[in-house]
Amino acid sequence: MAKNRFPIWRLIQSELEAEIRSGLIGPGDQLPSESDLAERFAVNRHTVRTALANLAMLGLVRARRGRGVFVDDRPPEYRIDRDSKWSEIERQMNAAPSGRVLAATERPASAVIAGFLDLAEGAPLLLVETVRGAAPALLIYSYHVFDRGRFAGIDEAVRKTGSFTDALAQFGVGRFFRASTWIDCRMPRPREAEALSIPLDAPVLVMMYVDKDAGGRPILYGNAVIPSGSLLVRIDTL
Amino acid sequence: MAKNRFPIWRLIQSELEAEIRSGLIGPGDQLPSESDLAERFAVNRHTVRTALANLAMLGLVRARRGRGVFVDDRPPEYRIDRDSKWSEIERQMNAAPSGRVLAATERPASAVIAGFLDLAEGAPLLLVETVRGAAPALLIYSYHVFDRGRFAGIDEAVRKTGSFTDALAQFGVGRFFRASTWIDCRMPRPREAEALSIPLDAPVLVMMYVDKDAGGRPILYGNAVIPSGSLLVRIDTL
DNA sequence: TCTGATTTGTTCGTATGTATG
DNA sequence: ACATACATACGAACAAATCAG
Repeated sequence: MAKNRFPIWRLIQSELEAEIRSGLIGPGDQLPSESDLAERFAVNRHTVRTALANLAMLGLVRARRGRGVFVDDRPPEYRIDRDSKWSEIERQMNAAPSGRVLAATERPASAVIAGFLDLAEGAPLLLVETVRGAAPALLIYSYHVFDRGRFAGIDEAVRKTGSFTDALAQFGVGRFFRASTWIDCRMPRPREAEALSIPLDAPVLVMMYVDKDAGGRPILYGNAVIPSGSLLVRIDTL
Repeated sequence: MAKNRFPIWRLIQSELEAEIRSGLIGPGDQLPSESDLAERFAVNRHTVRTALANLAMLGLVRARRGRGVFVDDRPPEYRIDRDSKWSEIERQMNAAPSGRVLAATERPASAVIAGFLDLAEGAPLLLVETVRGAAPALLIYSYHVFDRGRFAGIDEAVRKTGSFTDALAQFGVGRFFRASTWIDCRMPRPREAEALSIPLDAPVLVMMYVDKDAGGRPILYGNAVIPSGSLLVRIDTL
């Protein structure tokens, strides 16, 4: 007998969540009634209700008594292009730079990261961990990796300004651009979950990227950890 | 008292997984010894071993008796550009078209999808669910949404050819291109987990995209559900 | 305005399995 | 072995809001 580690309401939640996040059921659309869903999934209405309550907590739907359950608006989009920066999001949302430095540590460069930053394997790196928020429900946990030889002390500049763009300007980097981006997802680390106010069993989207200056010289390797569903990463390929 | 739903080895696993996936510890690098890790996390060596065993099962590390634990190669990259297609991956991996149609259903278009496909809200859609694999450990679960008026019966063509590119050719669509892509992540639906051979608590990356023909006319709206860590989505912004 | 049907919200009760001590 | 607590799931009933006629 296979033990049923996963409650039924969780499976129902996955089903509905997938349909909503895919857009098959769009903002403003009405979900089938609780009774209909209970019949469709062959469960009690209570079981459907716990699933719906969770979706409401995630901000995906809103229930209105006497009317039904309706799909909420989609999350804001984060467009990936040469000018992708978190500070752009903050500007777009009319939020001030909010970078809070949680830690700044040193470590040697792995071959992968050395390749990204045009450094020798084992070269000393500066790893800066921050939490930033553009809105109450729009937080990211970031790792920024710098060549310590060139950017020693940049963590202090970020502490003061709350912005990497501003901090980099103090190091003579006037403009820089997104060169490459990799996207993956995983479960959060304990401190990420705590800082982002999400449970340990909610997945996170991870955006890894290399920023370069106008001359093509690598500036930083960054990782942005984003709670699932709070931001929709978008790429236009014209 | 906060209830401790998550075992310690799971937290340790998240920590190590994050470092590996980010590239901070790269392919070929050696992890700290089990004893070192046990000390660092202040747990017994057995606890560390369960975490490491799981990482090995995920294909992230490989333990060698008497030598240590080493990071495995990174997953293959899936580059997003105008020519992004699953058939390109298959060609790259020397795999034959392997599309297996699991279901083909009809449903009315939501406002979001109607916008993607230049249709009226409520227009009839054809939703084709498939599983495709380019390698044993490289499966995707796909949803393809078509204008039923234009592409009625395309599910049969996919059943025969195993490829959407080939099936579309039968409908007079010679060439088409990726126009926009959105990326998100979530927990899998039960049938997705089963078809992809992943547990229900492993997150999936979801790639949503609109393909258009050379004239800019929308062809399809697709969703690719990818097991976390099996593929690295990459975007170059030159 | 009234009526009835539909839908969500709330509160009982019952039963079962699992983890804890 | 036993008691307790908790999460899960089902069933019934009713209250409150909404809408169509």
